[in-house]
Amino acid sequence: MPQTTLGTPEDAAAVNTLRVGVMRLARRLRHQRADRSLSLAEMSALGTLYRCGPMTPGELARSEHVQPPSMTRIIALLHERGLVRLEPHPDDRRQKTVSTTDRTEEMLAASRSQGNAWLTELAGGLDEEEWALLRAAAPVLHKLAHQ
Amino acid sequence: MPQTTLGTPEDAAAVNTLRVGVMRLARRLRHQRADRSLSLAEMSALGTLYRCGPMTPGELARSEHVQPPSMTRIIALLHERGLVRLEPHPDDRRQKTVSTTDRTEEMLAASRSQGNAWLTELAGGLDEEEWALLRAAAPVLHKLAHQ
DNA sequence: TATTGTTATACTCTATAACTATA
DNA sequence: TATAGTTATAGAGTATAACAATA
Repeated sequence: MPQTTLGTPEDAAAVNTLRVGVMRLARRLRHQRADRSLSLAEMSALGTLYRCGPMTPGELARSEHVQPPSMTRIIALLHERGLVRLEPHPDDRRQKTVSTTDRTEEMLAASRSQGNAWLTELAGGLDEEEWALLRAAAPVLHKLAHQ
Repeated sequence: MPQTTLGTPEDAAAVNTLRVGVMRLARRLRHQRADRSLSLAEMSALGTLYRCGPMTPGELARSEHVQPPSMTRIIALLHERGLVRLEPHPDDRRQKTVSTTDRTEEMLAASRSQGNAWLTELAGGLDEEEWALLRAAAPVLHKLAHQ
């Protein structure tokens, strides 16, 4: 089991630097988002649905840490825009299955590429050595965020 | 002038990995915040005031990308809690000077240490080599976020 | 009787418009 | 007449409570 101790003052300083950098960069990235016609919560739900596959409204609400009535609203708007498909649940007639559509993928791809373009330009201000360090650490940051 | 090109497919993949990791980690960190009695906007304004020093309500509104009436509300609440001091502006009687108090620093320190503790525990799940990579990249990420 | 999802309603946060005081 | 800040009011977005349908 990979477990690190992180006891030194250098470790503590790095954790703090990492936290501040992540929060600020995320805030700036959020301001960059492409399609202003969808709220953050709507975009996020759509992304989860795309990553994790079809699920019921209740499951999606739990995934997004949102209450069921809020998810009802979000799904209604996404459905209206043709960004999700709703189908009856195979086993339980109370539930539904929410899934993505072709337009979802286009939409998310556009959003991703806009964020990446902005970040690429920002990273262009680093020198070669700095970028090499950050590039090497990117997969670790991703793993950290998802564990 | 340090400028990198970032043209390779590996660069593009790293940018995307970085973006996803940063966004997700920031979202999880936000859920971790200590004092739930202050909103995100209130915490952020307080942090800016602490980092940048005393300023007028208008300056603070511009810094936070918020409209003046919203800042009026935020400042009123912070003042009520003893987290900011309000003083007449030396030159212009229309303006005020907003500054931090002793309680501000305590408050921000508590918030920082809670975030760091959570992140330290999470980073404990990495192995030594991964943590070494991330620790080395932390100052670069910070620089990127602030440039 | 418990669970899934929806409707009704209230609260929080933010914005725009109108106003007051000062420059 | 222009500017700094406030008050009044409206619009998102989310939550809790009450309800309908199904298990």
